[in-house]
Amino acid sequence: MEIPAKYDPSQTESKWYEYWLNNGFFHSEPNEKKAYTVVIPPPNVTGVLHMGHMLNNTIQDVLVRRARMLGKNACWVPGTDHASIATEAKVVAKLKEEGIDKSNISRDEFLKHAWEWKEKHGGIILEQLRKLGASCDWERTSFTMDPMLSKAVINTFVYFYNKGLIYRGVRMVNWDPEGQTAVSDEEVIHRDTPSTLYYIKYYISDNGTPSQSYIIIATTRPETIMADSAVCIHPDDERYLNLKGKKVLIPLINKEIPIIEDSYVSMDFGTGCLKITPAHDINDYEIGLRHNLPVTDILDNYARLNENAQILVGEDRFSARKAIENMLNESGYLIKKEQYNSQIGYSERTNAVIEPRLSLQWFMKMSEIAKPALDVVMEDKIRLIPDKYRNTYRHWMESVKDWCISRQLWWGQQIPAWYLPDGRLVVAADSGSALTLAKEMVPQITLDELRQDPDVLDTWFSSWLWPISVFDPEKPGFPEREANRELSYYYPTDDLVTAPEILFFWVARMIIAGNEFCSDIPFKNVYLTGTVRDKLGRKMSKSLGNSPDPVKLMESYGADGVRVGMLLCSSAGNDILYDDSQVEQGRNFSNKIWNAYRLVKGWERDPDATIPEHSAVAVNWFDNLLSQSIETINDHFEKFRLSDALMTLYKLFWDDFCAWYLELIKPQFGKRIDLVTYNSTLQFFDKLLRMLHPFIPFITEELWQNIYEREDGESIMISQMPVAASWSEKTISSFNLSKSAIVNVRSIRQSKGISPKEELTLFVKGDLSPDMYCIVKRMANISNVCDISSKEEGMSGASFMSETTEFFVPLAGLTDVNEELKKIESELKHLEGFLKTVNSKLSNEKFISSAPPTVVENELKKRSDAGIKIEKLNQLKQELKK
RNA sequence: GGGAGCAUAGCUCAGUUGGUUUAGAGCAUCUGCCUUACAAGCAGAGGGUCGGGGGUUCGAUUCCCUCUGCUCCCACCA
Repeated sequence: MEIPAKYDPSQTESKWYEYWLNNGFFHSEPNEKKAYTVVIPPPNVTGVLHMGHMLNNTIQDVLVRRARMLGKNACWVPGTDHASIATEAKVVAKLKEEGIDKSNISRDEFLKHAWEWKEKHGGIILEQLRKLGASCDWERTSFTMDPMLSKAVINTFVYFYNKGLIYRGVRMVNWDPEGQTAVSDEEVIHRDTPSTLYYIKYYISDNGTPSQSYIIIATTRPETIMADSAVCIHPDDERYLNLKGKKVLIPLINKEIPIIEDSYVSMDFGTGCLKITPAHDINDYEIGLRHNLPVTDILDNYARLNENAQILVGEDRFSARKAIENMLNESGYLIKKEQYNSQIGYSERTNAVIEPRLSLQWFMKMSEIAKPALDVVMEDKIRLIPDKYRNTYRHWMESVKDWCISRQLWWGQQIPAWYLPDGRLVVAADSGSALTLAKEMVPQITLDELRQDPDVLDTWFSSWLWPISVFDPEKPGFPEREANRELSYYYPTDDLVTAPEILFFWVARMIIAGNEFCSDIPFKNVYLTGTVRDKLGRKMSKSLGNSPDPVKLMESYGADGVRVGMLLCSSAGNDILYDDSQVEQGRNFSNKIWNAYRLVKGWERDPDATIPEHSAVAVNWFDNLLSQSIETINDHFEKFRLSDALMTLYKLFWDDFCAWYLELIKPQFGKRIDLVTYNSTLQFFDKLLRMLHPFIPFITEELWQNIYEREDGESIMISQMPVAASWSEKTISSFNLSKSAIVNVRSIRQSKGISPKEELTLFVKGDLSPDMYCIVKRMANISNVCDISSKEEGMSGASFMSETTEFFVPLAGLTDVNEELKKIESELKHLEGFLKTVNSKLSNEKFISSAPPTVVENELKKRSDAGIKIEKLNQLKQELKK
């Protein structure tokens, strides 16, 4: 069989993905096996794959594939999120391009467009995940606005409303003028933004006309002065004592407003004199409440000045700010301007500057319901990985505020509240039940007279049900109802892999929902991935153009290569600084595996040959090492140290298997291999492939299918993960000593310019087990390993020590005695320093008495070892000096 | 403004309740090799007073304090 020297992933990846799909390996049904469940953090339905998804889903796939191979019934549920704001914004933009204005079409028409858009663009991301190798159960693909899932959302709303946890009220909310909707506190991102502090004169009112005297206020928002309800000073501010009880006039519109006192004002900021604009600032709103101030809202939905402003009506808030500045300046009200950096809130979705705005919204009471969700994390029933997020989680859960759940959008689940003509409302799962409820209030009312609340629910109000509703959409809203078969089998899910940014948005709320409806946690472990950044540590973003296209990346390096590249440098919770060299390393690893396979499969077998001694030793060593490594890897997985698990495998395969094992058993040129060695090697290879499979699914399948004859329908992905047998520490350490001897001999060759082809003799004194001689001979091209006692006096050559074993390589005429002495001297110096620190410990009585016995023992061993070495080195030195 | 975290080799990071041969890995670097699996490779080597300072301890990369420098989260002093 001709196998090309370079592995070409494009030849194998799609082939095997098809094969897996066709055989239904990804699909899970409840059965007698233990379930292992993961629900995907549903990406935005209109999203495209970015590097963050790659990392996140690679991790999930590794966990899922491994669980499957460990004999569990693994189920990874994929799906997408309707992402109301983001999707609606995209649809609005698309309609605009077609010349359609959202405000000119009906809700139904708009939704039709939105669904069309979803059908066309939704799920691209899921297609891309297939390229990555994601072993999702595609038959279970869900969407947060699937009819059943939407029903679950509605039922949940009704349930919490009836429980008294959902209420409607006028509150100050974060208004996104671009998205035309309220957003939750969590969706507001505060950024340090350079702005200007304007100092403006407010004249003291003399019965409605300006007097000579004035005060100066400082504001960053001069365009809102028309909405001022008061000017506020600190009650203790001595500068303004004479102003108490007076009134001032708003510049330009000459509206009279009172001067009030409130200790909220800081005397040392600005002028100590604050304008109060209850409609457009949350603090001002609260002060307004305390002082019973009227609220004047001068902005419309688009954050343009409205009639209440009296001037500049229709102007956008930012252009109005400019205009007002000019007007104030021209009429002498503007005293000065100052550059000032302030924290401005931006909408996470649209990046518009958030406008604090008073409006009527739906809210969910959180504090009570959050308590149990805090407890399960504090009690470690749910593990956060890494656990540094426990603190953050607690902090948030303890200071949780009510959740604004209504959005002034059309794309999403419409709030199931119906208004009677008299303004009263009923909440019910559908219009029929709503009518029934309404009739209890107004018996002769008809459905036509009821008007449903036009708002939709926050997207997170649907995704918090995700781990429940993908299995049993009937359950949310009905905690008393028994879970269906699927839910009781798959729930609680096992691991959730997600980003720390949505710990509260999503994770915390899923815990709340899980507790409420299933009286159980929704998952056991939450693995929080870091952010993928570029080499310079910058977040990857479209505007910076620093994000590679994941699909192209997979095309050039193979999905396997990309997966390895991403995982090698990503410990949980740590950001990963992405660089092409990482996926290159991943690709190289695939190639290494490929070539190891070429080597092994190219050997001709000799059925009559017996196993050579060195092969027998190698097989035994590698067998032990394999078991040891399995244990190490299991341990890494237990701690969710995926990159360590992968690195262990990487070294096991590359260094131990290829560089040592295969080099050892490789038949000499023109020779054939014996069957025992050959078969052992294939078995090792098979095991290694299985261990590697969760990380690099494609190439491992390709080779696994070839290594032995396989039936159709067999696959590495449903094979068993190798388990550790008992292994001997001694076998491994004894081999390590011979390795060390070999490396030393090679190093001597390199430094002395001796060809690897030239045979050398090696003298040994110490612990090198005789059965390792054949290893050393073969790997270091040694003709004879002799006991050092047979060494001739005064023989010239190079010596070295490994652990406490002394080695000597005779090199006639090739050694410089002084150089050798120098080497020994420096080694001695090092050892003596070492011995000194060990001795200082051992001579310290407090150490002996207070350190644990094992530590003391170890120090004693260190001392004796160092002593042996020093003695041997001194002997060598003496000999050389002769 | 409040809180949390990080600082170890050129880079990315391990270092598991303070002791494991006076700090490890991968990558990168350097040297020698086209050795019949692989130059996307092989063999070998160098490289760190564990951010600075102080303290606790028999012993500190590990615990405490402080300084410096980053990062993140929370928080609308206009």
